[in-house]
Parts: sequence; structure tokens; C-alpha cells
Amino acid sequence: MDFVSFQKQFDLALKKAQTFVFFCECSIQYSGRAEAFLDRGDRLILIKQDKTMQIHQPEGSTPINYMKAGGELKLQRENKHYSLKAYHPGDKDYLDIEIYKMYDCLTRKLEDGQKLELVGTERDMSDWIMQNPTSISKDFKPLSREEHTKFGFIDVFGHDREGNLVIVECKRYTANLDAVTQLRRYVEKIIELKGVKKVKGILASPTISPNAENMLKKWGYTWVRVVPPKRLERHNKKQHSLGDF
Amino acid sequence: MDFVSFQKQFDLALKKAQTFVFFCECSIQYSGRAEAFLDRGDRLILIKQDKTMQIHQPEGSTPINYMKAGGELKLQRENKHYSLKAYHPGDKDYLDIEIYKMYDCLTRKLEDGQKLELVGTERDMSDWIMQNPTSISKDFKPLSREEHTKFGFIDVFGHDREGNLVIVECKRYTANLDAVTQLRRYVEKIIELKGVKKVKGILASPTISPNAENMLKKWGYTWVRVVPPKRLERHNKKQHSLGDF
DNA sequence: TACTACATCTCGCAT
DNA sequence: ATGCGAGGTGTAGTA
Repeated sequence: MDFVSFQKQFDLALKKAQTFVFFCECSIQYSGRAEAFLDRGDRLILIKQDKTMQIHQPEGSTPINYMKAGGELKLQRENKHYSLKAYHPGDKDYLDIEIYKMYDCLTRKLEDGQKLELVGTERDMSDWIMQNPTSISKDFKPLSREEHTKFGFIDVFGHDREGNLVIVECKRYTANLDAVTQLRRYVEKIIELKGVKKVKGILASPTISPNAENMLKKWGYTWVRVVPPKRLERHNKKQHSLGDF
Repeated sequence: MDFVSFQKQFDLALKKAQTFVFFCECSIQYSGRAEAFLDRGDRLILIKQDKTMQIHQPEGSTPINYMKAGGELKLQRENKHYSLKAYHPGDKDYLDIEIYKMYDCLTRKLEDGQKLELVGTERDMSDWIMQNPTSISKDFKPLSREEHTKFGFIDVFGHDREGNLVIVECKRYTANLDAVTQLRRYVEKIIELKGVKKVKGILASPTISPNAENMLKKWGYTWVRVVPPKRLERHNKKQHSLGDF
């Protein structure tokens, strides 16, 4: 593919807010929050209508280089090849792509107003605990699932029959050291703010790493096994077609 | 584009370990670590030679759905449309894409043996501190930059003239509450393992959030302003071409 | 804008 | 395989 027709496609795609994807041989220089250089090789480059850009190598889930939305893009001739420059004012990020060979490109206006319906998040887990308090303990009375309020970002907050305040931190997967220190921070914050000492810290997760459990015990907190719910209502009835694999 | 030729391209691309990208109208169902559903809309789908797959909506940096490497892919006819199913045994992840319209596709074998050279990471920052110990304090004597060793993941470890052990935790950006709790964990671990009490905790970062600084002071640790170096040697000489923007 | 925490995080490294 | 932490993390939600 020649550069001139590439440039036409590129300009048109940006003007019409299309999604633009192409294969090329390029080298890449990044400068901003860090600095990076990627020597010559074949890559796929994807540019969306919001001017996000990502460069993909032939393997791996994550782009090897990218620019976030809110930047500017410019394609220009430079000596024997083309140069695609991106600049993001907010992050002060620069990306320079030197394009040696253009292979193919594809462009299309995508119409998509849908949003992902997702269940099985940490929020779903804390909702479920609110509705099933005995999963924490027999006498646990949840008061609130306060996220961004006065006491911070506690997943589930309540009390028990002995008058203890109870703080529950949820983790969807194996709870680790970070989860324990996070819980500890919340418990200490409550003790400080409320001026009380009867505060219980509970870590709720399907599993916990040995180190995390040791630390948890050492600080007097407890772990409760809770498996997060993750069934979409609309898919409950359909059985998954496992037969295909 | 008709489905039959699409299927041929798809099979060939997978067989030849090519990178395969196409535009289509589809709906998506995900089940595994969580559950998700995305109703009908136009998307770009990218499949790489390692069988990673990602579905992109017309905006945003991150794919709305994806599958990691190590899975299986299968395209098959299903009633009036096609269905692209993916299964990842390790994660027990299922992804079903129902394709209503195929627009265009592009496939190519990408040759790329390059790896990203990156500087300005937390490791570079701790290296720099090792070589410039006075950035921490006048009498700081670094002993080691131990990452994955017996004492844990301490960025820089050393001592001062008064015989204190000194633990430095580096953050490349604004240090937050997490950074402080992380430092605290390391300090307490050292106190426990070494059986000493003269341990100083230092958080090194270019900036620190107010909450984090409060907590740091409360626990008796200190913050040192360190701006991480991030210039690639090879790019030191070239001045960045800011003129283009 | 800054701060906080989640994420189907991904990725690499060490045990 | 699991545990742990970094990441140019990105993204959402809130003060």
C-alpha cells in the first residue's frame, strides 16, 4: 500500500470519526510518564474515533504502546518514510511512530451504543453480604455499604450483638497482604474517628493466601469464606453450551 | 463480506499464526471470573497468533471483552448467523460472540522480535537512589536493593550514622495511602525479623497526597521528595521535536 | 483536578 | 501453580 493513499485514508478516518486499523513496519519512541523505545518490527496499530491509539505486537493481550483519549494525532512525511506523532497535553505524553512500510489498512464508522452488563464485581459481593449477613456471622447486622462517605471506602459496615462495630472488606479472589493492610487501615480509621475500641475487622473472600492469613490473625482480624455471586439474571435460565468444548 | 469467505480467512489465519482483525456487528456473552453481556453493536475484533482475542468498542483504550493467551477459538455457523466461541481452560472463561454482520477483515503474518526498552520505572528510581544516597539523607548508606529476597520487596535498604536501619519505598508518582501502608508493612516485618527497633521508614516520591502524608507522620515515617530519572541514554542527545505540536 | 480503589486487570518474577 | 507487586496501568466515582 502506498503512503499517499494511506494518508488519504488516515485523514478521512479522523475527520469522519471512524475506527482505523492498519498493519505496518515501524519503530516507536515514547516519552512522558516514562521513556521507551521499540525497534523496527511489524505491528498492528488501532486508532479509534476518540483518538485513542494502541500499537500491538503479534502476541500478548496488552498494547506495547498506546495513547489515551484526549490527545492529538498527526501523520506526516519525513524523509524516506512517514511519521505518526501523538501528543497528550494532560499527561505530557509524546509518541512518535516511524513507519517504514505500510501493509494494509481498514477503516469503518462503528455504531455502538451498548454498555456492558457485568456481575460478579466486588460491589456485587458486598451487596450480597448486605442481604445475607449470616454469611459473616450469626449476629452480624449490616448497617450500610458505604463507599465514598465519611468513614472512607468500607465495603460493608455493621455491628454485632456484643456492640462491636464490624468492618468487612471484600475481595473477589484470593485475599493477599494488601487486602489485610487495607482492612487494617479502615479499622484503625474507625477506631480513631469513633473513639471506640470494640471494632472487628473481617476479610471476606473465597480464599486467602497463607501470609495474609498469618498477618490477619496476628492483628486480631478474622477471615470469612465468601464466594462472590456472579450469575446474570438473564442468563440463569440458559445453560451454558459447554458441549462445544 | 459473506460468511463463507470470512470463515476461510479465519481458519487460514489461525492455521498460519497470523494476526487477524475484523469489523462486525455482534453481541457478546462472557462467563468465567465474572459474567457479562453486551448487546448488539458494531465492534472491532482482534485475534493474535497466540489466540489472545479482544473486542473493542468505538471508544476507549481497553477492550470491552477479551480472552487471554492459552485458550481455544472456534468459529461456527449457528442458525442465521455465525458464532465465535472462545474457551480458556485455565481461567474457566467462556466467551461467546454472536456475529450478525461481517463487515471487513484483514489478516497478516507479523514479524516482530523486538522488545520494549523502558526507563523511568520504580526499579530505575531505586537504582538511582542507590547511586545517590544523599537524596534520602546526608548520612544514608544504602546496603542493597533487595527485591524478591528474604526481607520481602523492599526497594532500597540501608542504615544511617545513628545505627538505624532505613527502609525506602519508592513511588514514581504521587504517593498515596497504599504506599504508606506498604511501607509500614515492610518496616514492621524488618522489626520482627531482625528483632531491632531502630528502623526508619522513608517514602520517596515526587509528590505525596495529603491523606498519605498525614498517615505517614502519624506513624513516624518520613517523606523525601525524589523525582525519578527517566531519560533513555540513547535519546539524551536528541532533543524532542516539540515543534510539531 | 486530585484522590481513592477496582479490574474478567495483565505481566513478570520468585518461591 | 501460587504469591506478590509493578504498571506509561486504565476506568469509574467522588470531593
